[in-house]
Amino acid sequence: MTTKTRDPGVPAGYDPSEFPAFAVTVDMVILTMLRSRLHVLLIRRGVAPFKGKWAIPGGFKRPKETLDQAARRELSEETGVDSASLLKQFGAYGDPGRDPRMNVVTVAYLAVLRDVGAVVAGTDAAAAALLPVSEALTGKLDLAFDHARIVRDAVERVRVDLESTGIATAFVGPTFTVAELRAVYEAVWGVHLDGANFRRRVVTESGWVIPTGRRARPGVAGGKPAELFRAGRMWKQGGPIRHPQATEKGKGNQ
Amino acid sequence: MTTKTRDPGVPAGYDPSEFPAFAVTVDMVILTMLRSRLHVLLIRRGVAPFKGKWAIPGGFKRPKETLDQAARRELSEETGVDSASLLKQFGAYGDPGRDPRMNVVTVAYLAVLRDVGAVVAGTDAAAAALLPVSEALTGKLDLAFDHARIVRDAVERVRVDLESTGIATAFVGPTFTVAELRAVYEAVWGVHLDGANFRRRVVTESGWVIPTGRRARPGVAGGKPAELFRAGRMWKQGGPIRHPQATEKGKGNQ
DNA sequence: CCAAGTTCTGGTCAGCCGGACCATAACTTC
DNA sequence: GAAGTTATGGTCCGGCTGACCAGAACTTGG
Repeated sequence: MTTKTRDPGVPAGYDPSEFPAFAVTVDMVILTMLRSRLHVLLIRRGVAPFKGKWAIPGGFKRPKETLDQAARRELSEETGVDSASLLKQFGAYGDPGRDPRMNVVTVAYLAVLRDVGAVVAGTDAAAAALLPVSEALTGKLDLAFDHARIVRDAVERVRVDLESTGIATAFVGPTFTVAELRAVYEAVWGVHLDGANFRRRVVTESGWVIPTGRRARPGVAGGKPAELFRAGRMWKQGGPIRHPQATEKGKGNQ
Repeated sequence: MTTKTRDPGVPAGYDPSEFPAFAVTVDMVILTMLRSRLHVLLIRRGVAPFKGKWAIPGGFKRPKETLDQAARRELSEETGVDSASLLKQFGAYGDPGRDPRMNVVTVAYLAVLRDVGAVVAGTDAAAAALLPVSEALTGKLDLAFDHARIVRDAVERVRVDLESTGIATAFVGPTFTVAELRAVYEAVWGVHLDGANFRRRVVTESGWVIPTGRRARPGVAGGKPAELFRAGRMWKQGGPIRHPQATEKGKGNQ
């Protein structure tokens, strides 16, 4: 809604100049899995303010596009990836002074991608990098603007969504092993899950994963080659795995 | 983030006039329980555009306040209720043309209140009303702007949050009966829950509800007077009740 | 080629939880 | 006092979950 119906200070005359003007931007937290750890795509700023600091990619919303379209356009411009379905809006940030230059409200999007590494390497390597989220969350990196908070909120969102949506499959490739999928849960939640039970939960009931008949090559440590699966339709409606703490005895006390 | 680091069109010179200007508003979906049905607070617009149509309350964000503060201020101005903790941001909306007058991006907040009825009656009765969300969702009401979509998203958010947060207690008063609490779940989810099982789940494990020793007066139909409870600390970390469909056999097939 | 190590995969088993259901208590109105 | 209604406590059984074990299928190293 735009005008407060009952506010005497904003009557029928609509003079845009009477209303505070804001710049509206779209920022993206692009997450990916690298060496069994959650990483975030950051760009090193080349101009003031916050010159030299890390920041998440983003840009201005244009008047003729929706927020989702703006996010999709920016994602495409930044990484070359064009997939609208991966983008999920998760918050808006408009604290006064968050941008020292002017009044900016940003709408934050979350994208979970795979193989961002190649993309990042392709762009100006010095300007973009994948860094562990742990370093961003602990303040080791001190990001520009309020981006530390935005990244923190994004990661928290992923943690929650992992339980209730099929976002886990976005981290792995089009075909994957059960262990790879389990590694996603373990990395994001920071827990250990029993391999056999995880497999039973995911593979027994039909619809979650579909066997491809092929097998993956074992890692450097050897071991039995794992079956390769594709994601099934059930991931569209939620995830099969529940967070341990959430279901523990005592129902999550403390 | 504000400027795209690598965009040649937006260099170091920061001229605000170069960036598209938006008005930023804060809109609120205020939900409450009325006669065992979910209701939303709507205001009848007295000015164009959408004159005479229903809309959710809201107003402009000011440059010197945060989005949360703006929402809190608007909630206070609209209903007289001053409680920041009840407000939860759940989405931003910026489709071009959503406001025919100018470019407006709105940040939507959700508030679950009790006893809004008295507040509404106190204000200009003709301008504000509590209406069933079912009528807003089915298009019976056709709301102004894109408010139908915003209300729909808010209700969906409540449905999800009911399972994972303690939002259920916001619908009931400081003291309540188990049946009242169960009615919240039944109304929001549109399901029937077994009274005995619900009670066992909520009252057995300590921390969810705390007995007050007092008893409620039976309704017009009679019956045994119900125990009155207060909300326990466990609601801060989640809700004890799971959505039936989500836990049904077959894990939500269909 | 054999042994040791690692990972994958299937199986068992006990305990807990959830839904269905019943019985009784405590109030109402008629 | 009888009938109706709601609240509250209890039982019971199927199914799911977590813990655990064992064998299969690969690796590397001797």
